[in-house]
Amino acid sequence: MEIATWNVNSIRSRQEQVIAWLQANPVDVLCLQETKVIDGAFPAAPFQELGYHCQFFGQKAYNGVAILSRKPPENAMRGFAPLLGAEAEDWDQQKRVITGVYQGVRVVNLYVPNGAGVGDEKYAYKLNWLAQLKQYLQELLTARDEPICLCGDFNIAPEDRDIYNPEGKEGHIMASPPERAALADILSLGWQDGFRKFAPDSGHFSWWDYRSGGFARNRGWRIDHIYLDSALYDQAVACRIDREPRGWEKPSDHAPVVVAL
DNA sequence: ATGGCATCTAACAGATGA
Repeated sequence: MEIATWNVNSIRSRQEQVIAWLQANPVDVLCLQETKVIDGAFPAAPFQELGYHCQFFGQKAYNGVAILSRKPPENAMRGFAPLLGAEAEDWDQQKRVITGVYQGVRVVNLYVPNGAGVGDEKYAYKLNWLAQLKQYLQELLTARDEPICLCGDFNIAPEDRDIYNPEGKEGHIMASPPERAALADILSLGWQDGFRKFAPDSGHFSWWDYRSGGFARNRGWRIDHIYLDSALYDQAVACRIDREPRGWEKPSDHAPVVVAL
């Protein structure tokens, strides 16, 4: 079974590229972030023609997540509220969480807030959102029937080896110690980095800035992740970042990450 | 250091992203 994650930076702008990528990489599950479209306008038909089921949780202009899958999901949920209750509904105004059980695996697709800059109002929102996520995952673990895979755009480089030039990044968004601590705290509930099972060295990135030739100069960050619980981690046979679509015309600024179980 | 690039919108300038 293959599970992939890809921040597409607008599904309507990237629809043809996602189709082309799926034709070459017929993964079982593809988690998408930054779909940037309301549910009524999600372009589901071309993916259905390819044989993929679609579930999505979107909004106008910003954020938005979706899961494409060869088999239909069981127990799909959108947002935090299904597990955290009505008091979490404010957190669901931004569409950043969607999950379902696919071929026996609970896949949680996440678009973690960017955070703007350290100290910004949005930075506080990011840290508080991660605290909500921890509560949500604790609820999920309590009710768990299946192994759990967390994947998505985390907007956090967990370690210095995940940044092209890590020196002096303590105060940088995506690398600050509080962000890294919040992520580590969540992972301590029982998840490990699928990519790092196979590639311990630096120089592997999933996002490159559009500006200043970030991709051509390989000035990247590894901020898109697939986290596996211990059972899935043991089952993982490969995990790769596919840089190819980042080199296409009009690309997303993120590359897909794929794990094989 | 700054800005650079891309996408979106009751758009054509401003917000957001990371």
